[in-house]
Amino acid sequence: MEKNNETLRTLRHSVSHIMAQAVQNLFPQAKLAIGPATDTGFYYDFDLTDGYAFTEDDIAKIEDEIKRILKENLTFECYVIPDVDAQIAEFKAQGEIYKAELLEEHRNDNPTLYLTKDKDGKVLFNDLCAGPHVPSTSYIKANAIKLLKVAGAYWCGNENNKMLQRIYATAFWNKEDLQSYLTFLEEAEKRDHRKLGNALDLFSVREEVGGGLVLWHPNLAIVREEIENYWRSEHRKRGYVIVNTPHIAKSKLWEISGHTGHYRENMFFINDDGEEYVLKPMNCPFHILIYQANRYSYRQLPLRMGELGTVYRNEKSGALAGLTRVKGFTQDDAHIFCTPEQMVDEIDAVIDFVSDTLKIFDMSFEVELSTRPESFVGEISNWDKAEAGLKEALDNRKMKYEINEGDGAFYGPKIDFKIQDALGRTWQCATIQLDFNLPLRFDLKYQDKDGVLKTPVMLHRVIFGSMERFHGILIEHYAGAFPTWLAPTQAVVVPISNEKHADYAEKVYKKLRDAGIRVQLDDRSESMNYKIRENLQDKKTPYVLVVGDKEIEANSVAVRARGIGPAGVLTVDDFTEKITEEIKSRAANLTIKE
RNA sequence: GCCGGCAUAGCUCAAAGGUAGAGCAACGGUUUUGUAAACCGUAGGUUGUAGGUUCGAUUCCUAUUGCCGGCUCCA
Repeated sequence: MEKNNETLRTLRHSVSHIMAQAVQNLFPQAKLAIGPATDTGFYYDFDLTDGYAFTEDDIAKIEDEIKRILKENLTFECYVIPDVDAQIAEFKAQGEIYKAELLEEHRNDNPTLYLTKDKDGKVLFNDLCAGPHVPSTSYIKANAIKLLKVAGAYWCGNENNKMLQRIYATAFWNKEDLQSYLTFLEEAEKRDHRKLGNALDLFSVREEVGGGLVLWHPNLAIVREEIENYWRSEHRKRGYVIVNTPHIAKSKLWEISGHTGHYRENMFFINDDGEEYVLKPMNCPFHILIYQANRYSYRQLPLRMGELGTVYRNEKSGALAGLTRVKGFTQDDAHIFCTPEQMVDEIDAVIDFVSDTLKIFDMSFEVELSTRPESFVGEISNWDKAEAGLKEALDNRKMKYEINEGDGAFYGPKIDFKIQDALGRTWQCATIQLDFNLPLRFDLKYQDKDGVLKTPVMLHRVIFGSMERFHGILIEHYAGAFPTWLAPTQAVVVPISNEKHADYAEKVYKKLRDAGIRVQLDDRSESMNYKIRENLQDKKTPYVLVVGDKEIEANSVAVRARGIGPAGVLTVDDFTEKITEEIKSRAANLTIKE
């Protein structure tokens, strides 16, 4: 067997068997559930039956036991189950109820066991498993295995089932690969937006306010302002109208929209003297009401209506995390009302919008198309047309995408765009959803060519998804070192001597400030070296401008660029012009260098 | 919501059944610097909250809140 990336999953799967064997050696009561390989390692789920949970000590002991087992040089052998009923009975007799359940499910798939044997042919461990496996433990390097963490996980991923103990681990062909993976994890941790959010004074979440309710500090508010400016101008260019709507509405509205039925547990309710209000979990009903305020002819469609709308969703407490999963967030929401004929072009235009936008941030994304779920509303013929429309739009531009059968919303199919964060986790940000439900519920109409009143097609779409989540991803994407157009402070003027150069420094500072650059004057009584280091390294400011005698002489600044070093001596006008161009073009990298 | 872990100064972390210490930041002073951390000093904490055990709890126990890693859910 060749040791390459394709067979790495096989190795990991084999190590998961060894880990299960080690666990059962140390914890004979442990029942086996499943233990697959993943993209970055593997895990195994155990039921410890007595409610016991693995401790850190246990993990260390299991790791030692794995090493001990590996020294025995065992072989993996496939064994076709001759009599499924007998094997199920045996699993049950052993108390392996999960294996019995799995075998029952796979009874017609020619199920196999994999046996782990010692050199005398004695079976030390067996597991219901389709394989494949490495031939023997000689392929497994003890120093290339690492048990990473313990977590609870429901049997079959269903929250009504028993919670099992999952051990996450990873394995590589050699210890160097393991080491570089662990280094990657450490690096990723440094990029964590929650750490950087604190270190760079970007945002906070306070207990007194509540979990998932974000306080945007001035630094991140500047980033957001720039992003919102981009968002607004881009929407105007692309023919959207922008609206504003309230944060609360009477329950009645949410009954019409169907939210009180389908979305109730995520909603916040407010009572005022017998009148019940809801804190809006979505913006759609308001936009629909704005549509309803006018009669539309086919000539006036499509109507593209956008809003930076703040919504509140009562998430399960354990679901909250930093900026990426919150209770109150602002969606860059828009709803497009169009005729069925216009649908594909509108979808196409939104895909354009998403790609153009993510390109600016140098972000890569994956596309998923989700189709009709089991329970759905509307006509099947409409669903088919809509799915075909989404596919057509994606195929027309030769975009790669995966299809998630049956994963659409109950009201329509959708295209999701997923961005990766620093740890390689993917986050749904942009999404385009077709909706057959709300136009009917609100009885929306437009008058067509033939004079007949017809129901428009409605598209929900977001580009960033939520401002909170997008900023979380943005922080990690740039590791806190924002490009100049987004940087809270774009340049800092540092006089070499406050006594001799303060006046000139202030002159430079004012000139840049008046040119619209976010500049600061660092005239603290600190050494020049300290200021350079702090501003570039700690605060991650793009440019430090050092000024002394020579610069006064030449009316210039000595530029030092973040992560680059000395970036030449420019006249103040020259620097202003260059940085202004860099900001205006929303350059992804620093452009002023030597 | 579920399983597990954690909670000490503004931040990052130590220590410990006899009420806690460092670095950075802050403040005061000295220094006025030519390209990624000058020096000296001062101040700063009911150890998340509420109970319990104990002569004594910040440490042990219980509850609670928040956060972290997952599961479920999701923009």
